[in-house]
Amino acid sequence: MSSPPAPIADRYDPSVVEARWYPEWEKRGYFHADPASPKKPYCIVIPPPNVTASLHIGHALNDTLQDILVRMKRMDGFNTLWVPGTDHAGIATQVVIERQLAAEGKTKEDLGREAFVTRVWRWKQELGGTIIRQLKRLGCSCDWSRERFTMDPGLSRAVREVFVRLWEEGLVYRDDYIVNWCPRCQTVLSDLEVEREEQDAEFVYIKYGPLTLGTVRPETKLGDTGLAVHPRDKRYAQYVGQELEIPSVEGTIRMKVVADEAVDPGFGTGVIKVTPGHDPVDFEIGRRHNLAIRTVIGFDGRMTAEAGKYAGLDRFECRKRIVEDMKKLGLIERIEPYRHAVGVCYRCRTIVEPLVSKQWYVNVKPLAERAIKAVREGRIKIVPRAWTKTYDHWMQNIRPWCISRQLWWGHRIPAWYCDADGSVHVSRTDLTACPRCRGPLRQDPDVLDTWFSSGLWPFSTLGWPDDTAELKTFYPTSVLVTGFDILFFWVARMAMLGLHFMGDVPFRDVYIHALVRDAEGQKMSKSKGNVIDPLVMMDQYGTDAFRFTLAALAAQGRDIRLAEERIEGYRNFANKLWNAARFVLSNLDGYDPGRAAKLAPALADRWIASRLAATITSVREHLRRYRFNDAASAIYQFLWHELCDWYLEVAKISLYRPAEPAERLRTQHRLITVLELTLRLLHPFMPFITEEIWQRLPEGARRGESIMVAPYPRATRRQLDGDAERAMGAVMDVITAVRNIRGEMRIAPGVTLEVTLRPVGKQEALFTAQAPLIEALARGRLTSDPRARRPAGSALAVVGPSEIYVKLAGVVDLTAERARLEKEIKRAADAVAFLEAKLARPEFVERAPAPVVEKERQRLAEQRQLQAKLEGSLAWIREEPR
RNA sequence: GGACGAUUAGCUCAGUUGGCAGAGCGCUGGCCUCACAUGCCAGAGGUCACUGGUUCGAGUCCAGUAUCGUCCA
Repeated sequence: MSSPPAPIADRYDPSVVEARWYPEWEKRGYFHADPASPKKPYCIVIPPPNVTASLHIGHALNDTLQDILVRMKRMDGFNTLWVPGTDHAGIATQVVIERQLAAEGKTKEDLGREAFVTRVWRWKQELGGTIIRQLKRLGCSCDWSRERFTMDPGLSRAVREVFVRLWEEGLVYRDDYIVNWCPRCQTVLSDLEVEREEQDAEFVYIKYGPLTLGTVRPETKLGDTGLAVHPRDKRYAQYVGQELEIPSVEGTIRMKVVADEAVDPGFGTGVIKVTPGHDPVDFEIGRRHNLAIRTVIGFDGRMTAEAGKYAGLDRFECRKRIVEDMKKLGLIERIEPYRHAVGVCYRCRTIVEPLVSKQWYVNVKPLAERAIKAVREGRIKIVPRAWTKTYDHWMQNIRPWCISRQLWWGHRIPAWYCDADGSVHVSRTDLTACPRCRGPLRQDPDVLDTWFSSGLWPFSTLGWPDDTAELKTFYPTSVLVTGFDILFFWVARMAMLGLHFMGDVPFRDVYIHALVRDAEGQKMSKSKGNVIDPLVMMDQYGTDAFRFTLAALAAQGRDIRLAEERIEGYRNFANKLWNAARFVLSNLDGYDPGRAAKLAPALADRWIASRLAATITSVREHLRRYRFNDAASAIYQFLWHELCDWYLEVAKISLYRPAEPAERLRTQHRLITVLELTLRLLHPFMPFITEEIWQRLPEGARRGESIMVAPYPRATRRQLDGDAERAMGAVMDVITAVRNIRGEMRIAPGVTLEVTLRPVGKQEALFTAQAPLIEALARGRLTSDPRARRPAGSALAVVGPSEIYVKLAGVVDLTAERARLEKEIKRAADAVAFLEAKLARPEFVERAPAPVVEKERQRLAEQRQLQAKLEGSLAWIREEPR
């Protein structure tokens, strides 16, 4: 792997680097996990993207965060497994293929079920899994040898096993119930698959004999089998239990009035019509009061024969006609505009029709109890905690889960019906004849909800129902990383099914990240045209920059606003690193690691080492708490503003003009050591550039064959050097103070300033020792003397107890210095006033903790001193001759 | 209707245990200083949405109000 180090370009070009390293890592088997390894396990299962999907920004965020965790843990010595895979996505995939067929002028019925399914498989083989290639582009270090698909034989076996066991336990059952039906997709939807959309509608007040009631769905009146009022509603108490004669569009009908708690007496007139066949609430009321079910709208969304003269009409067309007819008959009291949320299909936005039909259900209530307990007892930890409440609330109010779907693509329900004796058989193996009467069998035509199979993902991917080494080693998995949009769809179901079938939680932590929106806070969608395509971003700015952006924006809030400028900013960061490395690598001639390690460090060396140790500690802590943005900015801050802005500048002095040869060697050593550690620290975030640079480091400066498998940096308290940080801080303050004077006075950077220091106490030795450093970075000629007199025509700055004079005579007009001083004086005076007021209050002095009071006293003394010095300076300048 | 969240610099957002309000971008001024102009140096910019309360002390805790957003019904 030792390609000769080509001359290093002054701009980082990600394209070459990214293309080189991924295949190399894969080839060397770094992604592969061994269940027999003695190391501690760390496992993540990927939230499987739809097999039809291509990488969008949400995936990119989700998978970047997982890769950061996995890479970090792998480096940190864990036996790390990231299981990748895809989901068969029942409706979505079927829709894709149906569209293809439509383009050929065919329907799936033309092909027949078997040919259709074959075609889907063929499509999956050829085109599905685009997203898998894209994940590799993103740098994801998944164990591809363990890639899974929810329709794989193994996972299908798990699905069947779970279905059969739940059936045997009485938790899976068939029931006639009101369901959400999509007339376009021709399938039932679970409650979660129905979304709400605000729409303008008409609230129609209809005369029902002596009563009046309001409805937004007049067409369902044909299916009414009762009227209901609230039991304590005095206005209507006299009608309860009566059967009323009601003139209607169908002639005179008779209808019973029932009293039910579900009626809101404050809504409309307080009377509702009960349509058990077409409304979930009415269905429940109907059950409680034994009302008949009349289905007047069919699966095609048209009125059925039950609708009499309206039969065959589209449901919305029928609504208009009925209102017209009722108007003619004088049955409409009034019509009000009304805005409400209607249920629509999450796939095609068609308005869902509640319909009664026979479907398969899972009674999830008993499973939910254990899943609630697991979170309450902390066996599953949800991060951020705020989501725990949402999870809990949903789980508490969980309803039976409708799992059958009228699709062809998916896991076929393993239930067979015998028409001869009417028996139902649920079986692990395919049945051909009725076990009871040997008669012919018919398999249930429906398939299972896709989430039924993804709910098993954490254990089905590891080989369940077999007792595999993978399950033993990696279950429960360590963390699940996902968006809150599938907290109920997926996370809750995995928790329930994992606890039920594995007897343990499926994951110890759940990290819920934000949704990515555009810069205006809009949800990205193709129709709005505001999508940021991750692949375009990676091409344009580099994968590392893109990944770092996502990590840096992943604060634990609710959404992320992504603007392209941010990515550009982090591309610059990658370039900064590249150039810092270029600087280090091009100054290594004569470097001898063995000899260098023995040299005692200078102040700046100790300072940067201490800062690095602090950074390492904080990055580790932030990652442990899934605070990706804080981890990213800690590295950013260190690398750019401490390493590059300060240490590299200091290093130039020792490299270019060493006072003695050892100084150069010592600096080379520190540069290479700090760079190497920083690369490792950054690797999980920016895998490509860090590997590229790391590989270019000289042999002795790195250990191992790849940064991917080098240890993740670790720091101890002992490596923190408070003395060095304080001393270096004072030196930096001096430099900044001189630069500030230069800037405010508009003195050109090329001009060398005459700087006189009057140090106090320990600062004398410090400033003397660091004089070359101060001179170089402040660009001045330094005189340091505790008894120094202020030179004529000079500006003043104060660092701690010491004073700094910068000679301005002949350089600049002193009026500028006057203005500068006035500004500084105001600042100091404000602080003094604030602190004096604070310390003057006896409550503060008496009740605040002593150290806090002491600190404030000290601050006041400092500010007073500063103010006095600045004022003295101003007076002094006034007396100066112009 | 219920629940949750947000409101901090021009913009996008951090701010952990209550103790000197931060970052990135943008802006202003000066610099092509031998790693980097995808750069360097310096600077300006804040009534922490509002009203009360608790506290010696509130961006942070409590109550309410307003606006926006999300989820559930």
